[in-house]
Amino acid sequence: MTTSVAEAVPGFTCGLDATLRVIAGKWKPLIIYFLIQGPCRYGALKRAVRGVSDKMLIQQLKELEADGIVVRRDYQEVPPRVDYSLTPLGRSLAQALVPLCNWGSDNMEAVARMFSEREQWQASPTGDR
Amino acid sequence: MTTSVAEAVPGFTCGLDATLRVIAGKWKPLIIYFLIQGPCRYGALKRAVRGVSDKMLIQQLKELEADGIVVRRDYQEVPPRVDYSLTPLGRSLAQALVPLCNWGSDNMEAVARMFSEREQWQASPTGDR
DNA sequence: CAGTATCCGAGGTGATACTG
DNA sequence: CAGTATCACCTCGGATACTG
Repeated sequence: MTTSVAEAVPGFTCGLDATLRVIAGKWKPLIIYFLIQGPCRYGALKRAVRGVSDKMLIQQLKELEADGIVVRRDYQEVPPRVDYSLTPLGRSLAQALVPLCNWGSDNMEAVARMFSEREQWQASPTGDR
Repeated sequence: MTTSVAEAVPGFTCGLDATLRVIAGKWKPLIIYFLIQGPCRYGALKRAVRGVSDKMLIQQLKELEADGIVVRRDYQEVPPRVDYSLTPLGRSLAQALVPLCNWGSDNMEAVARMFSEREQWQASPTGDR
């Protein structure tokens, strides 16, 4: 029943589904959201998105670039100087992320509690408390 | 590597980070978003979130329940009758998902194109169109 | 500074079979 | 109908080492 574009495509059941494919990946939303602030050099981005490795950062950045969300600008300098920024499409996506961010801020304590309760700190058996 | 508290505790760098932990999982955003429409029986939910397996659906539902996002109501009937609905917290989260859904709808063709280009359609062998 | 290359393990995910 | 249980894959992501 190929009724709509949503059906014809690899499985977009709705707009949300489509969006999720673009922001799929542990770090993408964080990257996109941080870039709202404007162009950012690789190093600064890496520091901003804490915990991300070079491999992951580059990988996700490349995918975002391929998807038309970010733009990589290489200044062709020595030492290397590169920065990343959002495309108009990326900016609109970032804006859509704002409510999510606000929700997290508003409910951060509740969320933190969920996780500490659910995982019970995974109490390591051998002498950790 | 010693698990630092910052690692163990949701060391949320921002609200978005917190939110992402709640909706982490391939199906959760779809589940939450679908439940905006109101309480939904297990079977109906499974049909709505297309492609999800029992195992995944139940698993994610349980996590969402533990996180206070959804409520499971068991009618104690035979045959079994269970439905799931959003808590107030869940409803607020679902609302935060709306812009994301709209973004996907607005840009669905662009997104579809990205993926078809990137993956070359993964082959859809016979009898479509 | 801004990457690239490779190895490796965890666990997320799916397929299948079974149950009250 | 609404799950539960088990197996197996396989991708995602982390650690490490190297480069222009």
